Amino acid sequence: MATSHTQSTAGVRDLYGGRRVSAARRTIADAAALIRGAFTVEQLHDAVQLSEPGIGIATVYRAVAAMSATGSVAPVGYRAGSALYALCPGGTHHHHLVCTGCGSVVGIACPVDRSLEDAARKTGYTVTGHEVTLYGLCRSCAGECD
Amino acid sequence: MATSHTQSTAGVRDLYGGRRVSAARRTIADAAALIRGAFTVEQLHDAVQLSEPGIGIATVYRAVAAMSATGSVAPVGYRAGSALYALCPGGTHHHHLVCTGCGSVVGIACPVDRSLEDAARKTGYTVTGHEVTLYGLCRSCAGECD
DNA sequence: GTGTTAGTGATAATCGTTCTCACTAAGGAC
DNA sequence: GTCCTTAGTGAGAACGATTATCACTAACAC
Ligand SMILES: [Mn+2]
Ligand SMILES: [Mn+2]
Ligand SMILES: [Zn+2]
Ligand SMILES: [Zn+2]
Repeated sequence: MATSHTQSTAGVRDLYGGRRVSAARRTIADAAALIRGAFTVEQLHDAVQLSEPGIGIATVYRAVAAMSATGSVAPVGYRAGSALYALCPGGTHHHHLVCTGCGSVVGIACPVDRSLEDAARKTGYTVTGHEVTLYGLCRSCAGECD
Repeated sequence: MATSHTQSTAGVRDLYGGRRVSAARRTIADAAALIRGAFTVEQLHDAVQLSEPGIGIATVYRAVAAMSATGSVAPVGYRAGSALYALCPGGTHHHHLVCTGCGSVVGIACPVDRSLEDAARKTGYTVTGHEVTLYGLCRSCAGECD
């Protein structure tokens, strides 16, 4: 049995909001934390298999949906037809810059400020939400030279 | 034959870049212009059928891909599992505010400024692109009262 | 401890999108 | 205008990510 979870039980509880925390969901949360970057559900499922074979991919889909609902996982775009997600424990509003080379992710400040919403309001619209994602290259993916 | 195209041939040429412009692509461009808001490929296909039955949905997918490649059509999110697009003839860099009620779309200024990219650069990342979409309600979808 | 029911895993189903292929016609060369 | 090349077309099959189904198990409120 490969049951050494890096997250405390209380920490995992937070990730899933008030929902039940099963052994599978603990393993899935641990695997997501180890990836530490953008992942598809299939990639996360593969990572999960390494420590706990037998966990079904439907369970990974459900765990990602549950963590998305609480905001502890955020969608960060699409890659080759699959949705990309990243673990996002921080509580404050922010967005993500994703390395298109390796999938690493850093948080960025929200650029949607009052003035933009005011401009939108002038056209008669009420702004209820927004999506912002930046793409780029991390230091190691950008350069030959270092 | 319902062959009264609102777009000039030259205008349609621009939409498709240097590519060949068939009768089907003229009809598709006209239908997209009439929708004047966000649409799924299936919705656009339905609209096309009204004036020219027989145009296959694969042809609509290909036309949307061609217009996306030239920037005359922009992706503006997802609705119920399908990609949303909007006609976007303007040449300057901007983003979109989509009414979640009726699908109407207005352009908005890009909020990703130098300072945000500088902050990203400080973390070691080079920014190569970004996606920004705002969601909200247009005047008629927002209020009972008017 | 018990009971309720959310979560699980295998599998099938869904469905948006892409591919295949034989055919047609756009448009450049002359 | 005619010819040629080949991009575009339409029908249908194929693909594949995601979701639904269902009998079973276990989380956790009491
Ligand atoms: Mn984050
Ligand atoms: Mn636009
Ligand atoms: Zn990288
Ligand atoms: Zn509206």
